[in-house]
Amino acid sequence: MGRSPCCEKEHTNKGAWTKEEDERLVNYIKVNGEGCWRSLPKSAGLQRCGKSCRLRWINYLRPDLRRGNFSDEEDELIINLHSLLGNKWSLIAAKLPGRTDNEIKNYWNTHIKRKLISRGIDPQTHRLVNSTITTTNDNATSGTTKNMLCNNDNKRNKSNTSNGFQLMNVQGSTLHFGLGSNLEYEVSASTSDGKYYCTSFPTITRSNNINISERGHSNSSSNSVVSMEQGGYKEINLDLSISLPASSKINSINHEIIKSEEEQYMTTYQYIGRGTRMPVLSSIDGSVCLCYNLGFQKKGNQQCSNCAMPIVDQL
DNA sequence: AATGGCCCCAACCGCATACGA
DNA sequence: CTCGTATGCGGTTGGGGCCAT
Repeated sequence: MGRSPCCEKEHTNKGAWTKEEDERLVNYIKVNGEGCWRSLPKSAGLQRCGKSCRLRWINYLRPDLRRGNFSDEEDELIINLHSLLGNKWSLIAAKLPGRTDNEIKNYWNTHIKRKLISRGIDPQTHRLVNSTITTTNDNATSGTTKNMLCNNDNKRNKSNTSNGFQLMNVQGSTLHFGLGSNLEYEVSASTSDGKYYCTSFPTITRSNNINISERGHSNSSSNSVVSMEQGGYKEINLDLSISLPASSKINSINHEIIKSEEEQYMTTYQYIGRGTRMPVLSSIDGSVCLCYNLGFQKKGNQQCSNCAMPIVDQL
């Protein structure tokens, strides 16, 4: 047969813990250590279910808990991790020392949700509620390629403002892409089929007409969208995958090779919040390293062994 | 000062998975 | 392999505190 029941449902207290109960639990765990929650209440002289003891210890009594308000950095890290992991509170908590999944979950529901909504971002999808780019399927459109019409007045933004980027959702994971400080314009767009695309480059001033192709349907023979329209348009096909640093570089975000003086600008940033960004790739071959996001960042002047980028905690 | 509404968070509940007999 | 419990996780709730009226 299986194990015996974890606790007697009868004769157990419920509701808020008293100071005495807390002391009993702390003292018991100090002497005997964590674990064996089933037998703990009886051994510690507590009229509580083992499950309740575990929760009380993990969420409130553990000595390594970091009490107090969340910092801005923690806020942005939670948002960032949530965009990658979804409601996996325990995984998110694992990246925030001293914080519990319950605490983060509560904080998300009471603070961050509201914060994102005030930014015009859907907290579940991490996508902008209202797109800033209109699409038309006009006569010039061929195949599944769509022409995105950008209005110069309100669809392009100076990069040194915090308003000039779009929150991009790429196949279930959310990334924020925007411009480096030297870039003058940025463009991002979503298509009606739920796929999102973003591109940024300085030569777009020659035209407002940006050509964005759907992945796998471009005229190119490969999945990567590499065709180039007149006027210096660039197409970027975003297809995110994540791997551990030890693995080979991720090549699934494909960029057209930028030529001449534009090359130096070809840096993609991940935005963690509206005002903070960090580079997620450095090479023009489009390789992406998410080492920072996954908590593998190094300290000091070291470079990431995967992408060779100097580690930047925050720009 | 009293009251009602809202917010926050600790704790509970139910489910999924791990694990032991 | 099956069965039943232990554990862990995420969603939800309820009560205390705060604030506006």
